[in-house]
Amino acid sequence: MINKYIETLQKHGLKRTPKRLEVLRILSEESAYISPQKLHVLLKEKFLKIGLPTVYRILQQFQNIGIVTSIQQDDNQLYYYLCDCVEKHHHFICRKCHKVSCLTYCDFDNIKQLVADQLDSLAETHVLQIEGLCKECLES
Amino acid sequence: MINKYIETLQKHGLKRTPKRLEVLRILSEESAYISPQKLHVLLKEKFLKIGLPTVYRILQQFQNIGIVTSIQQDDNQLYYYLCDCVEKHHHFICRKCHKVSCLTYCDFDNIKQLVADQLDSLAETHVLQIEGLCKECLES
DNA sequence: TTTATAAACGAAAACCATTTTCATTTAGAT
DNA sequence: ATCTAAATGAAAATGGTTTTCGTTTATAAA
Ligand SMILES: [Mn+2]
Ligand SMILES: [Mn+2]
Ligand SMILES: [Zn+2]
Ligand SMILES: [Zn+2]
Repeated sequence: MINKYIETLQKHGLKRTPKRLEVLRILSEESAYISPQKLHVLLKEKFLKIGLPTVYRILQQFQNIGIVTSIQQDDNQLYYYLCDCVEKHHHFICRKCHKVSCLTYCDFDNIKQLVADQLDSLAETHVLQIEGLCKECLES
Repeated sequence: MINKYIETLQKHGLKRTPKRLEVLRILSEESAYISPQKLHVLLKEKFLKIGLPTVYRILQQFQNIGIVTSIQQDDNQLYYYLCDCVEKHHHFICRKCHKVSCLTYCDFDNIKQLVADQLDSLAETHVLQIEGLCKECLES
């Protein structure tokens, strides 16, 4: 599954560097969203020298080529997670354990029509963030 | 219409201060979302002394009591706008002129059900941000 | 109207996530 | 092996937001 991401990297002219590969590995083993700071700590377990700017650069590049998504929490910080789905969909985020789950749902076509009808305007993009408690956190 | 907000202030134990009243006036005459910095500039036209912390404090308090809503744009900055609607709905935001328009639409009941069915999880909150071009900006 | 008190405020500094700069290193092509 | 643009680290800068703390003010009680 990592291979698919590596292809995407090369398709966008990004070199296959050890740091980038390790970021992919960490993110693919992580089911929760993660802060650049925490990712930096995890990367330092493998690399003696890795700067926070590199972490930020990699995450932004990955976001640009569509392999990670960012969310902004109430603490005014960015968090990132990896999503390998291709179809249009949204994510459910557990407010306790921060796990991210794909939800087969997107109502954008309907929204576009409503925006046209009600406001004579053109809806181009939308962001939907759904939060709550995941199955495990509900049970514990 | 400002009177309704003043009642809300007092209901939540917030004093009726000149700064707060002027923030309400500015926001109610503004159809676009606004940054704390720009609000600060506008407030300085009326008050010789007003600090940026006060602006931030007022906006946060207004958000807490539900008379303003904040959004975070791609520049990682917070913007605020006033919404006097009571029913559950969402907003359409013009990416060019930044005007905010209410949209009579909310699919949360459906989303809750899907989250329960697909993920055995409990959806508690949701944020939907719709962006595009408003009628005026489409025509110009 | 005066007084008391908690809330509100301004000024200054602190905070801290994120970005920029620039010199050095490295991946990948030739 | 050589070359070159991309990638990186270190350090500093940036800038939105928050904290601190001493002073002022709104508001209710006396
Ligand atoms: Mn997904
Ligand atoms: Mn509204
Ligand atoms: Zn959870
Ligand atoms: Zn517009």
